[in-house]
Amino acid sequence: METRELRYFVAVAEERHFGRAAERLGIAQPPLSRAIQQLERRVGVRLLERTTREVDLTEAGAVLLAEGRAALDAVDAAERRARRTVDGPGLVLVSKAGASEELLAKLLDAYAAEPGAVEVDVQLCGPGEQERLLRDGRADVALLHRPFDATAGFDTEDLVVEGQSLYLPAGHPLSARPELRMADVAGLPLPRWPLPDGGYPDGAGPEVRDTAQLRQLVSLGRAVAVLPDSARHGLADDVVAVPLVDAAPVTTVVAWPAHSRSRALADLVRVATRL
Amino acid sequence: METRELRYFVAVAEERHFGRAAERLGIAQPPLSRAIQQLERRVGVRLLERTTREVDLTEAGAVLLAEGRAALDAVDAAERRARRTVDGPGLVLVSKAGASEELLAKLLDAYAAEPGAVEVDVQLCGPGEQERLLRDGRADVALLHRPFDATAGFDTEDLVVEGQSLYLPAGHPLSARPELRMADVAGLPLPRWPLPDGGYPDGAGPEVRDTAQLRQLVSLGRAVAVLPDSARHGLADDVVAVPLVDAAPVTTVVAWPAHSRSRALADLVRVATRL
DNA sequence: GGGCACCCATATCGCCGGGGTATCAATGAC
DNA sequence: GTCATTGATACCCCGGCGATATGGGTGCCC
Repeated sequence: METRELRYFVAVAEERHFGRAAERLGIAQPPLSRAIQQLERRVGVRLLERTTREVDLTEAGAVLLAEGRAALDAVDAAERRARRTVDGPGLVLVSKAGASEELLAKLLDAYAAEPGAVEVDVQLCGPGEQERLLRDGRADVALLHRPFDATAGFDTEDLVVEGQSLYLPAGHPLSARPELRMADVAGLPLPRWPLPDGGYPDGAGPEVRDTAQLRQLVSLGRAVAVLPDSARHGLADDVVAVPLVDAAPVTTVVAWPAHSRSRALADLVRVATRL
Repeated sequence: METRELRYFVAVAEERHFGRAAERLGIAQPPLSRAIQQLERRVGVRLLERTTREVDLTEAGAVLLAEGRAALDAVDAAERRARRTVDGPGLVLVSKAGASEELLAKLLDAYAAEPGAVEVDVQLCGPGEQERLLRDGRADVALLHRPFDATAGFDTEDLVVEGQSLYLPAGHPLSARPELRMADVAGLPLPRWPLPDGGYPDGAGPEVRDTAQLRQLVSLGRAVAVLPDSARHGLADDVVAVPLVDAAPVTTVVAWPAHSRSRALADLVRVATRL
């Protein structure tokens, strides 16, 4: 199976429409129809159920969509990482914007002092995006937060375990309490983070894309946030953090693709675990 | 990058010889040379250092070899798993030949009794091969033994933790002892298992490919073996198991590709954890 | 219910690119 | 110096990919 065929199939499977998929791929619709037919003939399985009005995935098609996305990511990762060995930074580290700031700074300082340290590029992104970057080779290593981020398929080392706090605007009624429980949070306007497809879940709170934006919304009194205790570092005094004594603990982990064998990555992970 | 290009590159990188690689690929040498040049031009990186006498990998080439193998496995897995949804068994489970026999039997029985259970194909293979089968889609789920088998990149659930015993021929001097320590094993003829490349490590013991063969070698007095306690089930009386009280505990885990979302697999794993 | 819009499939053509053979060029062995 | 080895180059051919034009089936609307 060629990656071209796989890309074509994934496009049709996602769009559920040959015309739109062809447009997205920058080709005409007839060759796309033919390519999918050839793919079905070669694999020996019907992948799409077409009527004249709609396109649906068969069971085999659903499997090929899921596995094919992972395979295309792996191919992209191979190309990106090979290219980066010559003209890019030695390592690309990705973390959520605004999260683990203090830990990240300590890690970068400690690694830079290591003999043989390579240049480390830091990417900040929205929640849930780190996984994608790690899979398709745009990043080599990530800081993730269990249990919020998916660590499936990566090697990980635990770095820090901490509790969570509720972050409120300074004048909020709850901000004077020495501690809170999850029950106190019920009904408050919790922010809604983007789903993997770019949409947002339903709910009352504001839509938010990164932690800097969230901080502003909290200080404006438009939202409250449940975040790890360490997020209080560098907080302006118009936002107050109150410990949530019964919130699930958050583990900050360093994660990397399981098959990685680079010396630089191994050094960085070793430094991280010794912080 | 097309899988064809990647396959060509991996062949040359592994053979370190354009002629042999071309032969292995079933094409002539000139188009292979040209394909590699095109790949280097497209990726924008020199992948191979050629002299007229030998071919060597550049740093970028080494990265592309490692990542490319993983990517090709992922593509193969996509095709195999899609094809299997229609004409193959619902699940393929792989375990080491002769290992976890009792647990495996219990698991298969319990899962078969589950409502909505699909057909489960059982593959037995040599140590270390399960990982490959899981990666390239020939298997969906595996029984592995930590810390011996690599679980990197898979989701796992622990099933059983057990100690290890030394397995000896019935007449062996140590066979009468009620328990042993690792120090007692030093100098005994431990079997040598195949390496991933098919060769064997150096050493005194006999070369062995599976547990049935090992059992025979032990009963013939040609080898002794350190195996999990549960291997004593179904043992003939010409082999004796003596507990090794200071051996590292072995955890039998069920492992599957992290991105798997199939209902059948989820059921099987759930049944396994409840055994 | 007839016309219409929508959407995937088929037919046909042109061209790019991958594969083959013949050959060259560089280098190390003797 | 000669020869064997090995990757690169030159050149040709054909299959396959993409484009355009068109067909055919189906739901919708007046």
